Amino acid sequence: MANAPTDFLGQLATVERAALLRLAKRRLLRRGDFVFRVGDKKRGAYLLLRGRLKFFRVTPDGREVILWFCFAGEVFGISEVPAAKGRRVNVEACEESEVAVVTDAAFNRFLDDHPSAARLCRRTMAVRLGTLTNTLVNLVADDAYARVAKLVHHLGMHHGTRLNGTITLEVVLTHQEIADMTGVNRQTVTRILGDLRAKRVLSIQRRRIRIDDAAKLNQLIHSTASP
Amino acid sequence: MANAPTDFLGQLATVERAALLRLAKRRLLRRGDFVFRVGDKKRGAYLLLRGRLKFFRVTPDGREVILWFCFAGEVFGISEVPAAKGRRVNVEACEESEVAVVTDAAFNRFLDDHPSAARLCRRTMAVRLGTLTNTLVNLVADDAYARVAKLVHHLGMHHGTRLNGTITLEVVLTHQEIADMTGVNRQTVTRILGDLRAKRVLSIQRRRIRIDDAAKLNQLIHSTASP
DNA sequence: CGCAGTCTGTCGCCCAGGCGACAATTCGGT
DNA sequence: ACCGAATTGTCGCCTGGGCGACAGACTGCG
Repeated sequence: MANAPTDFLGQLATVERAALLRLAKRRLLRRGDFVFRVGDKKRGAYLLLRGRLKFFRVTPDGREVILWFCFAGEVFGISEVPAAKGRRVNVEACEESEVAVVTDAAFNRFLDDHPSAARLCRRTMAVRLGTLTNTLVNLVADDAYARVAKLVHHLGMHHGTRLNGTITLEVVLTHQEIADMTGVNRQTVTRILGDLRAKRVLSIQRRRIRIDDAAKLNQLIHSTASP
Repeated sequence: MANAPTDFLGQLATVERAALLRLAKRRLLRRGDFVFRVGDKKRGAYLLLRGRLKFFRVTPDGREVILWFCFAGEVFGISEVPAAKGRRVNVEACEESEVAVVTDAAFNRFLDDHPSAARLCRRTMAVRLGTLTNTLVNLVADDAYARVAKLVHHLGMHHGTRLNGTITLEVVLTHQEIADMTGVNRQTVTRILGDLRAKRVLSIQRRRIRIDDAAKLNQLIHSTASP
């Protein structure tokens, strides 16, 4: 699958990919394992070889804020800037996953030596910046309904499997997680999802969301919405 | 002033800075002029030599969402990924400013040839990513009061001038702009600022905010807040 | 130095949606 | 296959803060 422009490993030339992975140490994770947590001092750049990771923070009052999901091929961990304070997000495996770890020094040296990889890395960061900006704008501009609808739509477009007219999201999400991604509370998510289901826009089976009427979903979004 | 790690030009080695600027075309802007607008097809990387820029989007219902302010020395415009759709934010000069423009090709080539500059560029993007992440988390975790207080605090810490115990923000902000940065509405900003003033935490003169009691401000923030 | 246009302060109404409380389901681990 | 734990569905109450409407204060341009 031609995974979006965030698929760093996938876009890398074969030789370069091999060279980079040669510098890395592998690590296996089971669902629920953490790659690292807020405050961890351990540095290094990571590549997700397989599986799915959840990036989030926890607010002082215990609320989780999910920042994004990481899919196979993506780089992460390079944005942890002022090493002094340690990692600034939690990264947890949503399912059986495998990551490759490279030291910061090695990763930087690799990019120094492979300018095209460095460009790719910048592009990846740029994409993430753009996504984050969108999320932020939506957060202040849209109401709860539109935020949830947009999230589903977005996940469908970027991480969905198409099957004659319908799109099934690859990620398995609880209402609580949707709430944590949209800043809406859990009960409200349940209500909105219920409504969307009543409108025959989507259906849910075993915690998997399937978009049945992408057109109507899209239209719902663009009635009172932003790009 | 040792401006934060976002000061790309400032951190660059003297020779490199000169080399980069040699590739650039200058452009002067008066308050209110746009560097580019959403949808503009014109590409290129920009360096802010002097002045202050405001980055924002406008939602379909006309609400402005301010994403950040750009200070002298910063790079921008490199994050506009899928050139197809053109620029994704508006950039307007808050005051008399000067920018240097480099074509994408030239900028990328420059970074290819100067790995240390490329590292710096990544760091800059990482910082921005971190800032954006914080904003986002605050947006979902904090109430209006905390959001406004944090914004003032943040601007004070990063772009404030210290003068025996007080900190004056360098940026001149209207209540509407604070509203646009925090996702709170204008009247509420006025109310909160009024309260902060009544509490003797800050004072405002000619639209310039001065923090008189940073300690108390900080304490207000951390009573019901997030990092 | 005056005036038009912006910005600030203040009220009051009103509703989206947060929150607590359960009951009913559904998972997933052993 | 079973059982405890986690998730989903549903109510109703209650409040933070959005929004409209002005009046008064700046402010900066002509």
